[in-house]
Amino acid sequence: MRVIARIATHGGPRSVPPMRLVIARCQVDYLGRLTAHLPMALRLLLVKADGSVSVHADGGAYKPLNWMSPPCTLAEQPGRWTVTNRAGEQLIIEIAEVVHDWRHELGADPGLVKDGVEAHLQALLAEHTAKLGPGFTLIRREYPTAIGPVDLLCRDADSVTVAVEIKRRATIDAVEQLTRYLELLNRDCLLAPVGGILAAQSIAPQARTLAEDRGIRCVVVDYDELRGMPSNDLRLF
Amino acid sequence: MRVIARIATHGGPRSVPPMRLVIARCQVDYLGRLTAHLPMALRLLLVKADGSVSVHADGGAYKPLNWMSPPCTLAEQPGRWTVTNRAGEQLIIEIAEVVHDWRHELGADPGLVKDGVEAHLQALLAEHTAKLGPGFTLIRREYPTAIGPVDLLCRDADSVTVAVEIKRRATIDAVEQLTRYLELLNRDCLLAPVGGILAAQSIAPQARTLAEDRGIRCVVVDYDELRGMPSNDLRLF
DNA sequence: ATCTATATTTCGAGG
DNA sequence: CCTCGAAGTATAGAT
Repeated sequence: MRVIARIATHGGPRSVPPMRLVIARCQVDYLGRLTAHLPMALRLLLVKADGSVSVHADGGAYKPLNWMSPPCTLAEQPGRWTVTNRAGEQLIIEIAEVVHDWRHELGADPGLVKDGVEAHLQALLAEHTAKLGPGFTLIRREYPTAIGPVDLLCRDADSVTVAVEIKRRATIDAVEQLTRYLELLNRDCLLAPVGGILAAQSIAPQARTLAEDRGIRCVVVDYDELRGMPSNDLRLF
Repeated sequence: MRVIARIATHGGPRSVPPMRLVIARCQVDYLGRLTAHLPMALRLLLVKADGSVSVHADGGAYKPLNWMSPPCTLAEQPGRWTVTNRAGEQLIIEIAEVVHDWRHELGADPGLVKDGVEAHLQALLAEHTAKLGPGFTLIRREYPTAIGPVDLLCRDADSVTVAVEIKRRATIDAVEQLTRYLELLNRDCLLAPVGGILAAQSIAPQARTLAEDRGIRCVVVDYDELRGMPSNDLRLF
């Protein structure tokens, strides 16, 4: 299985304070891109080795109520934490009562390995252009244009150029994106006429309607099936 | 100051397990919209009262390495947690060693009060339409159309109707959004011709290019300046 | 339930 | 550093 992304949170030796978990009664104010206020209540304060501070309630899934992302500095006074970043944004935590305060050294994390993101879908489709239509061949991946790269540029059985936009889930935005590419590519006399294909694991109904209205063909791709196919890259000799 | 949003994480009496914090050596696999794998390492496992489970390293800001959002169920076996949601996605946590395992009752959170989000910018611009151009007057906010509400509908000095799309930061998507509105509004013989303005605290270069190419005027708005101006709504008597 | 639009989006890659 | 596009985006509101 192909490794698409590896996220190393940090590596190598370091000498920063380890993860800190505080249960405290606190009120919090964020003064930055917006202002946000949290009335006094019991919450979890999570200070990570990267310097980030997050304020969690016992709900709201993984998202904290309030936070400051690194790089930032934590100034700790009695009853008051002030977290500041380079942009001058502040997270001010007034602490009325500390119930617990632990620190734990976790060490560097080996990182996350993902499989099945859009880039992987693109790689697989580039190897199996026949899934887009019989006789399709690849001109190139990430075909550069003035307004950004086209995911795949292909040639169909009649040697007509076809731009392919790939999404895991296609919405109306993907149709607009492909439309912009097509408009630009069709101004190029050496390429025009250029057809369009929207290829995705799932396509929103309204996206399909808009696409077909604009003469863009929609192709639903089965990721697991693609992954199971032998690669064109295999050299037999 | 206007209260724009209040987020209550949960309220009223409840009888669910309280927040649980586990420091453990674990490996994690997510099998869902994609697959993701975390090799064995020491991490923080956070189980909230809402049922969510998140796996944190000592970095990566507030985002967990892996997680499952509620609603989901946690099946706990010796050395193995299996978290499953309704869609059948799974988060499988193999636990080699538990360093700590605490539970803490936090109680309901009074919730977050925000000020300064896009809705506030819209309210301020509605009160100060002159910032969009001399002689501009407001027809209405959230002008309804078949494909959604237009942020502001105005009349310029020449009594021409102008649709205004407001963003904190405008990208190409905002231009497309406004373009769809304009296309629709210009089919209405009672309104046409309708002009367009993209108003934002910042405008991405490509968004500006595309907007101006389509005859949409771009206006950069200073939120703090607007906030400091006296309101038209003030009644003096 | 589906779709639209917002978000302190966050995050990573590329120029 | 900015710019841009993807994300298990998540989340709330409207239809």
